Parts: sequence; C-alpha cells; structure tokens
Amino acid sequence: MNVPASGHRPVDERRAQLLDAALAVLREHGLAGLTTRAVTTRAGVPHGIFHYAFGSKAALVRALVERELTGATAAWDAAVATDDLETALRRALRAQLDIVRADPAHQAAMYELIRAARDDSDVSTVAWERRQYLAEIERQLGGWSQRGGVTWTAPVEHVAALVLSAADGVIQAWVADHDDERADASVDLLARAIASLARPA
Amino acid sequence: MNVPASGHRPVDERRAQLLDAALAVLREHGLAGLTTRAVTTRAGVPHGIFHYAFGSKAALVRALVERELTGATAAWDAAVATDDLETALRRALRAQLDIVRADPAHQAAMYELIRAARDDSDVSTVAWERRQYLAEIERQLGGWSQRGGVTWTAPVEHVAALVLSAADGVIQAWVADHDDERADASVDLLARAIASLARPA
DNA sequence: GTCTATAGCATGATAGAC
DNA sequence: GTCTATCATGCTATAGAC
Repeated sequence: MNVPASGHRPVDERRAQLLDAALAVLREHGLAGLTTRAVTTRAGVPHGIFHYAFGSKAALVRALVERELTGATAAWDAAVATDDLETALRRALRAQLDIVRADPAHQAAMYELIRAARDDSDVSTVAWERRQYLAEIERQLGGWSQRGGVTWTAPVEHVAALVLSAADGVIQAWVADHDDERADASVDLLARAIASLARPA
Repeated sequence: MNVPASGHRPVDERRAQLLDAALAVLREHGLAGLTTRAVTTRAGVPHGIFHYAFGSKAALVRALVERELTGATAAWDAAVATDDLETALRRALRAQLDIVRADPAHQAAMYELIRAARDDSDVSTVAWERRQYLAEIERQLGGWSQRGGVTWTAPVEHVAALVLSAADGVIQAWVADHDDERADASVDLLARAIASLARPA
C-alpha cells in the first residue's frame, strides 16, 4: 500500500517526513536533542536530505512552530449551557488541565518549541496564537456571565488575561510536580476566585 | 589590591570563578550557550581548568543550581502591618513581579537552570526550594487573614498553592510579552479574587 | 530536481606534564 | 595539587555527483 519511503521522492514529501520526525524527537529528547542528524535518522532518510529540504535547522524549527501551533484551538468550550459561571469555569479549566495530563510530553515539547521560536525572533506565530486564546476566553467569559445573569466587575479583557495566565501557572506547576491533588484543588479554587469577580447584573 | 587571577590558584577559588562566569554566560546566551569553553573563556582561565575543578559539565550545573536557588527567599513579606488582606496580597504579588521586571535576564536564567536541573534528575534542590516558597506563602496568608479578622474558606495550603501557581503564570506572561499594563491588571485582579476566598471569622 | 560525500568547526573529556 | 596539550565525537552546512 505505502509507497516506499526511500528512493527519490519530491521535496514536499521529504519536508513532511522530517517535520513528523522532528516532533517525535522533540517529544522524546527535548530541544537539546533536536539535531539535524537525530531528525534524519528518525525519519529514515540520509542526513544530507535535511539541508536540501529546509536549508537550515532554524527553518525546520520555524516550520514546526507554524504547523504545530496553528489551529491548536483550545478546549475552552467544555462547559454546557446549564452550568452556572463557577461550574462552567471549573469545567473549562479542568479540560485544559486534562489535555496536558493526557499527554505531558506534548505540552513539554510545545513549551520548548515556543521558547526556541522566541530565541529565533520568530515571535509572530506565537504571539498570534496567544491572541487567539485570549479572544476565545474573552468570548466564553462574556457568554457565561450573560447566561448566568451576572456582570463582570472588571473589564472582561483583564479577567480573560488573568484566567489565561493563572491557568498556565497551574498547568506548569502540575508539569513540574505531577501532583494531581494539588492541581485539582488549584483549579477548583481558581474557578471560585474568578467567579467571585462577577456580580448580579 | 586583587590577587592576580592567573597562575596556580586553589581549586575552591577556581570553582567560584567558574560559577560566577557560568551565571554570566547563562544570563547572556542562555542554556544552549552554556558550554565549558564559554565558561572558561569568560572566567579568563584555561579550558582544562574546567574539568579539573568540576569533573563534568553536569556537576557545574548542579553546583550552580545549589548556589543560586538556595536562600533565594522570596519577597513575600512586602506587605505592612496596617494593610488589609487584599492590599497585602496585591503588594506581595507586585513585589514579586517587580523583582522580575527589574532583572528579566536573571529570571530567564533561573527558569532554564531549573529545567536543566530537572533533566539531570537532580530534582531535590528545586523541589526543596519550591516547598520553602509554599511554606512562606502559607505563613503570610495565615498572618494576613488573622490580622484582618477573616478566615479562609478553603485549606490555607490550597490557597497558597494557587497563589504561587497563579503568580508564576502572571510573571511568565509578562516575561513572554512584556506588557506592563496587562501584568498590573492581572496582579490587581488576582489579589481581589484570592481575597474573596476569605470570610469574616 | 534529488541526493551523497565531505568539509570545517565546536564540543565534552582525558592523559600526563609540571 | 594544578594545569596543558590533545583526543574522539557530533554538529551544521556545502560542493558537487547523479
């Protein structure tokens, strides 16, 4: 069924192979282990292919950032219509945490990718993705408060920024210590604390 | 005044020189730039000194983690006695943020150091330091609530964990985008939200 | 247009000189 | 006990073969 991976293949196919292999290497060995040789070995292609396909290692990293970060729309819509504000928030936060718990290596890889991208001053994609997140959270916060008949006592833009930052912090704490109990407690408390920033309209 | 840095010097002095140089290199060029040669060049000593003094690069990193992280007691006591709970929290959080703002390179260096230490499975010092932070925050939270005549509606241990995680998140968001306004707003809101977790005793 | 062979350099580490 | 000369390896990148 599969066409053989070896032999002369078009460069686009090589690029895809190498991007797949690069993600696998990044997950398993981290950014320090992401060398051109590790990638080509993993992909099962000769080393020279690398620079033919991408020209430089930095270009590979750029392409990987673009492919992995774009369209990674968050699961901030896990809440259901009947939930009150605090419950909706808790469900959304828990959903974010669960995504990371289900595949910690992926999250770690993304953190390192983002860091690498920033060093490469290819900030655009990363910044754009973060704005998407913020806009989505802002949208959800507006919807939940409206449905619950409450109103935010601070600009919803500021609330959204805090939610994103705090959620990131809780998730990173879990990544650091893998303490499920503490992470769950933090999510519950955070939902309560944020919900307290809304008052009856 | 200064004894010359060159010539035969005791190994302890060499170790100190190399640790100083390693921190400088880490701040300026990041973990990827922290090579044995960069360190010895920076310290102005021959390259071979490195392995005589530390035996391996990993040992240098271990020693650096120990030296930099130990005793980095947080400025969680920036609040004054007359403050109410929310004000005390806001002052403490702002103080943390200001420390990072005053020297972002140092914070970035510490993040990378901690990550390197974790990869080296030398988790002990990092975990110990985080426990110190948590204990200190817990102590302060207890003091503030007591002085304000309020009581926490959740285990103070959980509140402390959330405060630490959320503060980390806000600080890292600032490191990522350097948006002062947003960071200030997040700190203010976070203080308000956390303070709402306390009720009159 | 696709790939191979090789260059050129930086790295972490060591054997042994002083 | 302190330091120097050298090693073996792994890295990115390129010139040119097919």
